[in-house]
Amino acid sequence: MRSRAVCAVMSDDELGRLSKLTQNQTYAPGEALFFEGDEAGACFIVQDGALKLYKLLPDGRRQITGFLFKGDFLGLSPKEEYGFTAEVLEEAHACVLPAERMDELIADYPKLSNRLLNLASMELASAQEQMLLLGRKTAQERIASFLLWLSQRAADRGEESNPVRVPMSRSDMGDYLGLTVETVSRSITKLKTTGVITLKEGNRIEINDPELMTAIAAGDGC
Amino acid sequence: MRSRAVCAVMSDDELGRLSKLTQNQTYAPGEALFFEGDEAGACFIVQDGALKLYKLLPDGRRQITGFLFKGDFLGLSPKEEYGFTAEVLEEAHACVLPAERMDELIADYPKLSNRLLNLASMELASAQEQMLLLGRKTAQERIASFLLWLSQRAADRGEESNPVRVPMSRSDMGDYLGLTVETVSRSITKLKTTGVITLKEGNRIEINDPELMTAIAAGDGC
DNA sequence: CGGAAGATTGAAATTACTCAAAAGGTGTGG
DNA sequence: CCACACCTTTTGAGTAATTTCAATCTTCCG
Repeated sequence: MRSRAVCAVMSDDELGRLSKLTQNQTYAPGEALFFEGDEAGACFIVQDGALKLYKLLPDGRRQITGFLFKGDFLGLSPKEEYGFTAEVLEEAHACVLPAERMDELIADYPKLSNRLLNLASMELASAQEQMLLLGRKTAQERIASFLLWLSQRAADRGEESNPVRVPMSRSDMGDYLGLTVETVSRSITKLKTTGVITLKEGNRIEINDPELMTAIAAGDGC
Repeated sequence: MRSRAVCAVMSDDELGRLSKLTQNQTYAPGEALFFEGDEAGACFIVQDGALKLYKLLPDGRRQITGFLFKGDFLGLSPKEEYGFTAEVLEEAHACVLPAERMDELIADYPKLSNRLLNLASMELASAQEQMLLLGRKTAQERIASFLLWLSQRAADRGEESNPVRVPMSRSDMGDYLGLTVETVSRSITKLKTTGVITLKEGNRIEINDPELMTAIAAGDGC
């Protein structure tokens, strides 16, 4: 139950109290924790599994705004409604913090507020990084950036980072990177052909030359 | 000195104390408050004027991640270094909060931390909106979305919202919307030709049909 | 008024998209 | 265990939106 990411600042005592306020839930792949537009009634701490967050345009175009893993926090909303849908990618467990409880909790534990501010600040920085990717990088650069990010996040969670497991479909990657499925596939094929990466068993990808990969991701590649 | 956006939660007493911890600065157009990679030494509250925030790729490609106006807050960084450059668009006044003072302040006024969390949460939501724009909208839709946003922000500050003043260059708009200057210009010309907007004196743009404009922005336009 | 920067317009090139089909994987049921 | 259906991924060919390169026009200051 203890989350490195959110609860690192809390004492065991505080954690004990926290656990009384929350309930654990299990979510199956394809299931939604909540939908864009739903009343923002709770926050969540991801215990394990993987989620995708996305927004839709009226005609169905989709933008995935983030992938979440073990330890990640979600659900804070500046409005009364959630601004995105949270859907399960791989079976997930999450603890649910009803909004009213969040308020009590924050009132009682000022440190928690600081911690959440810190997390929000990190998310904001990566959102800006993603804007740079979406606004100014080529397809090739986007794919390279994404695979490196995935690898880094796996490392942060203490999981194998190279080869890195890629739990999302090409379609999800496309909707995250502002590309079509076909372009994602072609870009990956090109990286494979040039020997920068190798596709492995079990949806894993080996980054053969991390330095070159980093250079490609930054547009310094060729 | 009193900022609606950041300081709304503080009492006059607290504001008095705050003013002792800060200093006011004036910045000229083109000047930078700080550069990407600089040590993150201070936070800022924009008193008036306009700023742009941007990130660069090694080869000079630029992504503007935000425009800031009166009342906006900036400078929180999850790392030791700023993640972007903050440059002045129109002469600005800002009050500067050295990082050490920020820590004291947050320790003394827990409400401030909550307020900052709330602001960060709003920024995060608009960052996600921007990802949708950059990843999935056409040039036309991006321009329409941007002009509506600009108009809304002006309204929030109590300024004239229609016609709306556009204080940034076509080049800045392009780097914010992930487009080239030429595409920005052509898209605006098209909106002008179809009668949805009218270009006015003093870099102002009139939105003749806000409903249609909103439809265009959402991709429901035609 | 003159010069420089910014904005617009035109034509050609390119990247990524669309449409289409084949190949590869996975799970179910015979 | 194989056959089939379904879904994802890959590959191919043609198209379209946006970029690039180039030139002209406008605006803004000194």
